Amino acid sequence: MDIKALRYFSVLAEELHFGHAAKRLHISQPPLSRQLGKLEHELGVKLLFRTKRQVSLTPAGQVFLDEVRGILASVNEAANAARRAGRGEIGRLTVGFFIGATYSLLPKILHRFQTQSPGVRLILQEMELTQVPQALVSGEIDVGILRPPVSYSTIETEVLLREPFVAAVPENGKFSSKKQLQLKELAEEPFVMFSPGPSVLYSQIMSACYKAGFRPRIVQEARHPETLLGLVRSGAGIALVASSVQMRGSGGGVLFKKITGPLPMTEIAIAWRHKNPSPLLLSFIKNARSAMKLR
Amino acid sequence: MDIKALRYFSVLAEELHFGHAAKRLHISQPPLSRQLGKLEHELGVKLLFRTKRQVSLTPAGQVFLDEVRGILASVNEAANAARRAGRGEIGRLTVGFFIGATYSLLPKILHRFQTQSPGVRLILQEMELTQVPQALVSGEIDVGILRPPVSYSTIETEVLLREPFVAAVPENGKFSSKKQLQLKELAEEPFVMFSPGPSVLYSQIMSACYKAGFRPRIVQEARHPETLLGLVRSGAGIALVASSVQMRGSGGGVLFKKITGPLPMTEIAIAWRHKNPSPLLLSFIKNARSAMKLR
DNA sequence: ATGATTAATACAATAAAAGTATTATTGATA
DNA sequence: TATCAATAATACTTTTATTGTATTAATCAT
Repeated sequence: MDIKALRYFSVLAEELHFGHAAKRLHISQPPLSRQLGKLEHELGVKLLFRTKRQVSLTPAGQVFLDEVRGILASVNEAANAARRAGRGEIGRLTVGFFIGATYSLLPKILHRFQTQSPGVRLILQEMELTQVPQALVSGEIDVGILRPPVSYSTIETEVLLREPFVAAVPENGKFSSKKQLQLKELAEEPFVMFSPGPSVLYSQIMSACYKAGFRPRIVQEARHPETLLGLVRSGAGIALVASSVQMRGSGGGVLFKKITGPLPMTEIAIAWRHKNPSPLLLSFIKNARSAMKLR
Repeated sequence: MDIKALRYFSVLAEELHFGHAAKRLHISQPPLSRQLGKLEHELGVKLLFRTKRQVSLTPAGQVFLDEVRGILASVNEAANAARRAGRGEIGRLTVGFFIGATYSLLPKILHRFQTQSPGVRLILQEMELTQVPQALVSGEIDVGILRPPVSYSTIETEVLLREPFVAAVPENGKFSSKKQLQLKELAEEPFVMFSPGPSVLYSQIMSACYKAGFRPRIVQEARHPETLLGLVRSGAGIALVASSVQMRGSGGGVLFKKITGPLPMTEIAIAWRHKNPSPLLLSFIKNARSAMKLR
């Protein structure tokens, strides 16, 4: 059975006249007769009563017509859906991200993307920073938000955000009145610090301190910035955190102080499998790029 | 776009291998490549990534595949629905009938038909006996239940039921103790009678009485048997009604007496437009015929 | 590097569809 | 009642589309 034949039948059922229907279909009348005959033969059912003088739908034809209209509509829809998917306008994309991305970057990107591509279903998965590249390689996620570097050659990354560290100090501590600090002022302070394993921040902060001429005294470690802030609030020590953490405010008890002088920036990047990027993925990357270019 | 191409794509999406898919489709590999290429060209979207080494669905292909599976299923369903409609197994049939058919004949026919053809939607319309043939001719109903004769040449009828008249007498009247009556015993009785217009029963009863040697004294007329029975109950007179009216019992107050001797039977027939009977109609007629043959 | 695998391409053969001309049937009209 | 006009079906030819066979080109594994 051929969609063309279904179209012929559909038009014929509207016109109930072979000549007129043929004209509408831009073919001559005999092929129409033959195609309908073939269709009926294939179905084993007469779809149209036809005398030489008038044509009308049989009950079977009426039933078939209802179905055929649905099918023809579906065919158009299927084609359109495929085209839209081809342009990345619909589909589903799984995004894996580490906790640090939730402070400022992710909300901006997601909001913009959902506004621009409402047909796309985004699936969000928070995970440890180190797991993001693995999840990408395994195909568990389609796009990752992480801190570089990434050691897989099949993964491409692009930095979206470059942010300085700030010092998080207790509200009533000795630094509370200062507007800004020099890094070496913190040399004698007890540090609460990201765990060395999952986050690159550990090594970035350590090397920054070395350059400032001291080796920080680490009194406690934590994996999540929220936990670090909690420790600072409780007076366990001071912490260096990425600037965007300020966004969350963390509910008071902690002050953030800008650090003067040379201090490495930390980066957040978007990452994806280099091979065969889908249009949707490309559209997401582009969106992320321009969302972050805004400031 | 061709259903054949959709089938090709669907199989190809399952196999993800042109050679294997072609084998399953009983064609060679090149036509498959070309058909897919054509389909993609038509859609303007790549449906499959294909290197020389591996084939996989693009996001657009995934979306299209979901749609195509639905379409292929619909096509099969449409074909089956048309075939079933062709055999009269599904569809809709409008039945017009006069009140007298509701006592015994219609319930039997309908019950049997609904059991046998559960896919058919029956639409029932009660109407005056005289309107049934008109409704048939106008196409308002597809099949009628009526009392012959019918004067339209385009209408065919077939008698389903032949039933005698019985006398309906008041419960406490002078005939209440009798088992049966002779028609001429009723010669002096007041009659309540069907109206001459809509029902053939009037003339049938009148001519029966003439043959029995009297002209009935009609004290009241009514169009519906229920009304006649009400009049009998109230003592207005006696009535002759079709035997099947007994089925309704009519809630007491009335006794039915068999009438001995020659008495015309009255008939109920099924009627339909002679031209182009649908399979459903034929199936309904056949059903009615055998439902009434049972007794 | 070499060979096996596999999708695409070239070209010929086959099949299907469409077009033109004609026929047969049926209402309408004179 | 005969004739005409309308119209779906059929016959036959031409055109178009599809398939098959043979071959090519690219890629992965050894």
